[in-house]
Amino acid sequence: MTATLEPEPLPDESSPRTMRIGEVAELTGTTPRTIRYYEEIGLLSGGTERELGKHRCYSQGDVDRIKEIVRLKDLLGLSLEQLSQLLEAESARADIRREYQETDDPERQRALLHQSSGHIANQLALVRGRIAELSRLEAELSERAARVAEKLDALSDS
Amino acid sequence: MTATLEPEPLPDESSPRTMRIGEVAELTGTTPRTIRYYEEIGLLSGGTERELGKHRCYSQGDVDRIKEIVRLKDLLGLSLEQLSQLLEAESARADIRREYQETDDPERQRALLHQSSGHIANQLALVRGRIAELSRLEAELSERAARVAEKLDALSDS
DNA sequence: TGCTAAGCTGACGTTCACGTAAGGATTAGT
DNA sequence: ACTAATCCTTACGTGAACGTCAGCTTAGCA
Repeated sequence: MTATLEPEPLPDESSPRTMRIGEVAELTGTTPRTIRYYEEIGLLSGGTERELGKHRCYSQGDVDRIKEIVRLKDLLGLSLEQLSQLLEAESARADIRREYQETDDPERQRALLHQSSGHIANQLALVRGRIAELSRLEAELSERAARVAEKLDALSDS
Repeated sequence: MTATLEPEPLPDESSPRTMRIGEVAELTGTTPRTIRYYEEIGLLSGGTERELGKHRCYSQGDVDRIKEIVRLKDLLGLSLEQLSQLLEAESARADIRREYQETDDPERQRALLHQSSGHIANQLALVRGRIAELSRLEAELSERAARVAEKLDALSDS
């Protein structure tokens, strides 16, 4: 049962960069300003080289990446700078995938995969930590709820 | 197995309001300014009536409440206004507990407990929702990690 | 009673994450 | 080629959540 290479639909590399900023904004639940701002602070690649003044154009992969940024931001409550740190991963990922596709050197491929794995591990650690904290909070709240319910019972019995 | 009334150490009502703002700030990992600000926007009761210009003084219960505010803020990423809404609960809780202690009317007690229960339920719903979202995120990240690991295996086998 | 540390009340400053408006350029459709 | 819609850059505005500074008062102690 050896893993077949690339059975996946190649999510984004293949999709053409044909969307403009307004469309992307709608698809991601943001605004053009927000997308430009993310680019401004280095969270987004900037649509790869583009002559100053011309329109930005995006691919489906870009949309996915923005969605994930928003998600992480909302769920983890990170600042955009912290996200930038964490997603040194994501912004590198596009490049990594591209280089991965293009190189034939297995040693290099291994290195790239290893790097990717590390990035994902970072995110996982953060998410799991957060889940753990929230679980503790939930337990505490549950106990409080139980306490109150108990008292209510006591009142009903009397 | 009827529940005894008030077996708990009566967390705060009994503790004297003897701490000043600096100490409270350290204990809660905040600053005096932050605490004053929270009071300003109505998140904190304001140390109950206090002659203008005199020092604020706090109890251990206040410290606990502030700690919880910070915790909810950080963990859920809520704005202070949202927290204010959610903690209409907490700020009311002190009053509720006091009134609960003082009244002998079982009907009133039942009402107060019921109210308290509702507040806690709100918080629980929020926390659980957040945990669910984060769990989905974790699952997705895990799968990604697995994919990458799989590819690494494939490379090693070759 | 006098000293000093800490606190008090304004009031203005700051950072983040965008919103908004101005004035001009680009692009898709006819 | 023309037009309307969208986009571009630049720049200033905004709300939240405090930081910071000034000038003065209070509280605890010798």
